[in-house]
Amino acid sequence: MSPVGRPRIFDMEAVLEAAMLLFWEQGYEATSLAQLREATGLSSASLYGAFGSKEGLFEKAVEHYIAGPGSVTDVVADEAESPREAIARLLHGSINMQTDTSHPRGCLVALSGTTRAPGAGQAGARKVVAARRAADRARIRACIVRGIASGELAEDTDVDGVTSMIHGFLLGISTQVCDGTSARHLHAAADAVLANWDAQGR
Amino acid sequence: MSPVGRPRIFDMEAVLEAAMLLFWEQGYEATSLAQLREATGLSSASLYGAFGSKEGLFEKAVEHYIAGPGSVTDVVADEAESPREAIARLLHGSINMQTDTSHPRGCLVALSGTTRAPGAGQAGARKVVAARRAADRARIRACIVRGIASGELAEDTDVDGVTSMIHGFLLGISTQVCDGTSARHLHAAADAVLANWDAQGR
DNA sequence: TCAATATCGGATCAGTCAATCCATAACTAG
DNA sequence: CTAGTTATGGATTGACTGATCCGATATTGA
Repeated sequence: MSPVGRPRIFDMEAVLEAAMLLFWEQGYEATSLAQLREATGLSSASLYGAFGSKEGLFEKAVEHYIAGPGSVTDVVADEAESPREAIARLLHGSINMQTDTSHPRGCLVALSGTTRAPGAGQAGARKVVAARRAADRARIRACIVRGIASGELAEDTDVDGVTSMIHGFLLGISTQVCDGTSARHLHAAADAVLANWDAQGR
Repeated sequence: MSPVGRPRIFDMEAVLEAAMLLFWEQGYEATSLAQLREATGLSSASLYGAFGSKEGLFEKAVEHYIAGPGSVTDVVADEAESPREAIARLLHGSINMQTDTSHPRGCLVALSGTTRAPGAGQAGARKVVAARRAADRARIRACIVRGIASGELAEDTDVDGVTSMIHGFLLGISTQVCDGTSARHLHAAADAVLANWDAQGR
């Protein structure tokens, strides 16, 4: 169990937190190693020794995000909640998290990796966030399937259509938050989306 | 009227089209001057003589986008259409444009400038697209106000809430298209959003 | 024909990029 | 103790970044 060699002296959690905040604020591309070094207090050698590359550090930072602030979307997979309640918590919880001023605005996963530059490292960074978006989408879809099974939604509900509506609105929250749309208006919008859910149910 | 000095020999439209496609595909940051030179066939001197900076070129390329593919959102300001029809055309038209395989996926305006790096040029580039997003949002809002005035929507409709719902979904289309969501599912989602519009009306 | 003006291609600039190297330090296993 | 392994700080790498400079060229107005 005890590792061979000189042990790490830096706090992995603190480093990932600092890197996450930087990537969140500026995006993968715009964040330089020099900034990451300053924010984490580590040297290039330590950074590359621990993460292998800028892309590797981004991956770990995204995992840290998903386990932290990004975990607000996990409620949608909670089968103890009714499907409607799960979607409601997903939307309102995401709005609350993204408008929280104690960290950068919007969602790291929603805003990263939406361009397709030919660069080497960028492809990997894009894959990490795209995978999380796909996972969120799949969980929303499963929630809607549950809603049909439980009778909350009509039998003939277009599953992928409603999924795209919910997921599309969820993704759009990030850009709106970036542009300064208030939490109040977004919560009202989420309620409007949920009213739609109710309308589908009869 | 006739300008003094050696006249330009390059085709401004063709250059803006090439630059637009590159920025659209890769984003502002990830697109290098070397790529822009190759795509446009111009030298650095010509590029800087005509546009002043990479940021200036981006601004003109965005204007070219807005006048071209991006003009699909203009229908929402067409007062000859009923508000509901205007929103319907806005959403379905945007989906058709963004999933058109003859150009990069998604919307240049929706996907650019959502991060806040401290770089000099980036701030200006961000402003251009943010201004367009704000304009789109204002036009959607005006359309909803019209809908209330015409009786399509209830008197007590939450204007900013419905605006955020429509605009949020519109912005979310781009990320979904980037991730490969099919046009069929997105059109179904747009119909679901519009069903919500109808529900608000009674 | 002769300034004045502006664009052209191509070379070039200082600065920054992500990544690597090296000598040293700190640990474990035998 | 020694040998092997890994982390650390700091200097350094070649490649690329956006931007500028230069001499040559093409046009207008006098």
